[in-house]
Amino acid sequence: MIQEEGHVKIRDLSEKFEVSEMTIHRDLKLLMEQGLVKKIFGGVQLQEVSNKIQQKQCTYCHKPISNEGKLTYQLILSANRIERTCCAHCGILRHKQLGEVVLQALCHDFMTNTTISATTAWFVMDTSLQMGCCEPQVLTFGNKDHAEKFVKGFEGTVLRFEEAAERVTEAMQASCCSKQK
Amino acid sequence: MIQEEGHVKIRDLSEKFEVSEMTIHRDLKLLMEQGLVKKIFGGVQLQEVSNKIQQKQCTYCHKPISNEGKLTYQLILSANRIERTCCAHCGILRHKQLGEVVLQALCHDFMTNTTISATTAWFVMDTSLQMGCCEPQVLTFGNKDHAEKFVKGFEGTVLRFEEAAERVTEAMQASCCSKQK
DNA sequence: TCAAAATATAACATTTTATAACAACAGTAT
DNA sequence: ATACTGTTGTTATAAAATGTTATATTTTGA
Repeated sequence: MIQEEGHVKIRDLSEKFEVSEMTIHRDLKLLMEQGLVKKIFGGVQLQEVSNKIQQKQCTYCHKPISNEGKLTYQLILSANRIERTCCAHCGILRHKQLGEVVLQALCHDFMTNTTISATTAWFVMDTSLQMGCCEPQVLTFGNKDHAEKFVKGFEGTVLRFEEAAERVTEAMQASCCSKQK
Repeated sequence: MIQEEGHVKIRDLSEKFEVSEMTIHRDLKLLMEQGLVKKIFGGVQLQEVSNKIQQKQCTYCHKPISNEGKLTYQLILSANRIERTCCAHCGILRHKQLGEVVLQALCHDFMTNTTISATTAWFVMDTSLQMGCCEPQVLTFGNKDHAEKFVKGFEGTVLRFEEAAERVTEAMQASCCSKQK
């Protein structure tokens, strides 16, 4: 409903789902904390378009994003929203978190800095070259050949989007005391 | 209303939105503080805007935009907003994303650097000349003849705006694992 | 220049919406 | 069965928005 209208009243949601307004408030709070919607007095609306306020922080880890930002990852969402993360590590996690709201994802070829689509990119993990952004590190490449040549020199594994996503998620959920969630 | 007329009376706004004039005054005060409108005795008018804030980053992929910016694409939006992308690739995607908000779109002829309208420009894709900005690359030409001569030497396909938009969107939404959404 | 009319502002009252604290309830593990 | 957990609804209270009235300011026209 919010997606379609751009703005909905708490009362409408309450009637629609046949629950109290209190419940709606509570549920919206979660969406708000995820940064998906914005509560205004009397309703909810989609989070502001970020075209003026240049995002200077990673949406996921909140680290400042450097200006050249070769490592950054951009998420193009519905309703003209754009999010930006410091690197593919945070980008992939946020991407998975948002799910279908993500219309497109952009990243940059590590060698040429060409902007490419993340879903078709090649991801390199476990390499010896440490960029020092996030752990586990994920580098992005526009073509397989480059990624493989890179790995030849700097070691690591070449992965597709889904594989990389799985690896990162797994690594982040691992617990210190080996008992998985 | 203010946008369209350039000048509106408080009373009209009050009747239009079915609230008291006091509320209109209060709400306009906020717009005024944001510098969007100017209150005059008996009404509001649009505030003149200075587009001094030159964007130095691509609105879409956030890559820094070089100063000569031969490849850049400009979107002229309502309410005197201007957005700038690094190249036609991002420009077209952002253009489609914003939809009707875009009043005009500018780009440059690849050979002469002449500023031209994007909607009437000729777009060249799949050429052998790699500028290294974004993938899939899109070059812009002011006239069909030039585009075709370019293609004769450097290969590629000459497209109109809509065709190019479709091609780029498709490429960006493609998934790595061949199962389309 | 001045008074009358029109419009704006300030202060307060009223209404609407949000939040916090608590109680009721269902499901789950012990 | 019992204690625990998490969700929901209810109530009271707080916060925000809106409307009303009285007063100030600006404009208009003689």
